[in-house]
Formats: sequence, structure tokens, C-alpha cells
Amino acid sequence: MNADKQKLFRKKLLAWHLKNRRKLPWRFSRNPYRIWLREVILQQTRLEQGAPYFHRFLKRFPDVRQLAQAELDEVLHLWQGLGYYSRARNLHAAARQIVDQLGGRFPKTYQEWMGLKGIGRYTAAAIVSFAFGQPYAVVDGNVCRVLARAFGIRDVPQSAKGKKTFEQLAQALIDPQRPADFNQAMMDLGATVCTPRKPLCSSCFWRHECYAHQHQAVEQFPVRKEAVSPRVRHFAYVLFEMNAHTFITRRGQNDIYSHLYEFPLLEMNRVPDEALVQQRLIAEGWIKAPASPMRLSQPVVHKLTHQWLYVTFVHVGICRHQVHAPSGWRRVAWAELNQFAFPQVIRKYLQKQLS
DNA sequence: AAAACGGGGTC
DNA sequence: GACCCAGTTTT
Repeated sequence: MNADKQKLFRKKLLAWHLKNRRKLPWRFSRNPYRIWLREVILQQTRLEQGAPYFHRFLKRFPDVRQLAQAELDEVLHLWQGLGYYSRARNLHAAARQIVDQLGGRFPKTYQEWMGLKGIGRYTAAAIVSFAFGQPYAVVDGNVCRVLARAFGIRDVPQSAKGKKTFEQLAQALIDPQRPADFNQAMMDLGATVCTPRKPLCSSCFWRHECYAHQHQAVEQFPVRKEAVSPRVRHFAYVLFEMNAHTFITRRGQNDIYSHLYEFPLLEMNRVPDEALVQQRLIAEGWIKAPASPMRLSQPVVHKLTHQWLYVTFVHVGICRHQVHAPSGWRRVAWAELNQFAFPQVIRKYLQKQLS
């Protein structure tokens, strides 16, 4: 890569950013705790979606000690609806690492941050550059898109080779005197001008040098990874209606929604009907004889990036003593359900039932 | 090196 | 319906 071209890009980028920086109030802080929290919340998450969560977290947990002292369930509950729930568990674990092992003092180096749960190359670079002014280039979706187009990089960003290429290029470009400005400028450019679709090339400072623009192939960059088709799953959630109470359980690890709460789950190989559900209820040993009354909802289709969930909610009116609840089930009042962290698909169904 | 992990906005 | 978002961890 031509060194003069890199220098020119850096210069034009910073000049552009001086006049066009996005004014986001929660960005000006140099407080490592806030930056860490913000960056974790924003992993694979849009600003507008993450912003209210950031403010709620900061209000409830003003510093790392408060976060470390909290129960995991409360952290998950605050995270409810944001997705990628391992982020909440890792955030909580890292808070405890910082308090228990580091005396509540934040690391100063990239390598130390990398050693904390839930912090990878992007987040570590973001924290040390924004909080401490260290010259580590961030590489996120925005940066990859900008670099791929500006310099005609054909590597797939998600591949190992691509990661290396984009990181090396970003690191070569960064202004060691102003790393925070540079990083912010790259992400602002990707978010406001060099957008995934219909980028505003006519108002871009790099339009005369941009590889993709010059080749009229802007939307061909970055090269996309071949999409994998989602796994299809069929869930039947059993809502035992025992007067004012029902049963909930907690999901294990190594699957979607790990550590969140849910209703007793029957995973089926197709959308179930009542006969199939009755059969499985007995096979699981949850009841001894067919339950009545029973009502099945229409299947709710919940489409996620890697899974399509077809969720049927099964309402079973039953007496408490007819249910043989496995250990681990919790009997809770309907009115108390909002205290637990549920997947969105469950939360929305409950909401609809109440309205 | 690939796959898994959520939810929502946009075109 | 496809793509993608201020990515990280697990397999």
C-alpha cells in the first residue's frame, strides 16, 4: 500500500471529521467504566437500540463496584430484550474480576483489557484509545466497510485473513498523535457517509481516490460472506395455569437464551397439535393423565440471525398437585413474571395476553 | 477457520 | 426477505 496515499487519507479524514463529527452526548466521556459499558452494549447493536440500555445501566450501576455487587439475575433482567445475553454475563464477570483481582482499579493496557471477559480486540482498542489516548485502531463493521471501499480490499472481513488485513491497514493508517479522533472519525464516516447501502459518495472527501467508487462497485464492497441458512426449531412452551401461579425454569448454557428464564419447554420436530403435546407431557413425566382444559396458541414465528423459532404457547388449566414438577422448576405468581429475564418472544407474548 | 449467539431497523 | 449493526466466544 502506498504510504503517501495512506497519509493523504488520514489527513483528509481528520479534516472531514473536524466539521462533521456526530454529536452524541454519551460519547465525550473518558471514563473507562462508561466507555467499557457503552462499547459492550454496542457490540452488534445499533446506537439507537443500545442507548436506553446504556442509560438504565449507568443509573442502576453508577460504577464497577455496584455492578460487581449485583446479582447476575438483575443484570440479565436489565439486559432483557437487547440480545446476545452472554454479553451481560461477561460484563458482570468482568466487573467482579476488576473488583476482586484488581482492587476495583481499571487496567491501563490493551493486553490487560483483553484478559477480561467479553472484551475482544475491538473493545480493548476502543477503551484504551478513547479513555487513555493509546494508538490502537478499532476495527468494526464500519471500519471494514470504509477500508474495503476506499482501498479496494477484497478479503472477507469475517475470515481470519480478512481480520488480519483490515487490522493491519487500520493500524497503519491511525494517527498516533490523535488515535481517539481517528477511530471516531472512521466509525462516523462508516455510519453517516460510507453506509452499507446507498452511500453518500458525492459528499465524500475520498470520492476521487476511492477504489470502489472509481470502479462503480461501491456496493460490491466489502465482499460478503456466504450466508448460512438458519436452523429451524419448534418450541412448545407449557403455561400451567394453577389459579394465580405457573411454573418457570432457567435455561442452561450452550444454547440460545442461556441463563434466561422460560416456561417448561417441549422441543418438537414440527409445529405440535394438542395430541402431540398431551403425549409429550406424559412422556416427560410432568403429568400422569391427559390435561384439560388445554389451549394452543397459533405458532409465533421468531426469526433470529441463526435460528427461526416456531413457538407455540400451550395453556393448561390444572391443579397444582397434578403436576410433577422436576427440581429446578419455580412456582411463581403470574403477577411476578416481570421480575425475571425472558427472551423477547416470550415477553411479547405475555404482553399481548395482558392487553 | 467456522459456527453460534438476539433483536431490530432498513430498503 | 436480505442485509447488517461500535463483536466475542466456542467448537
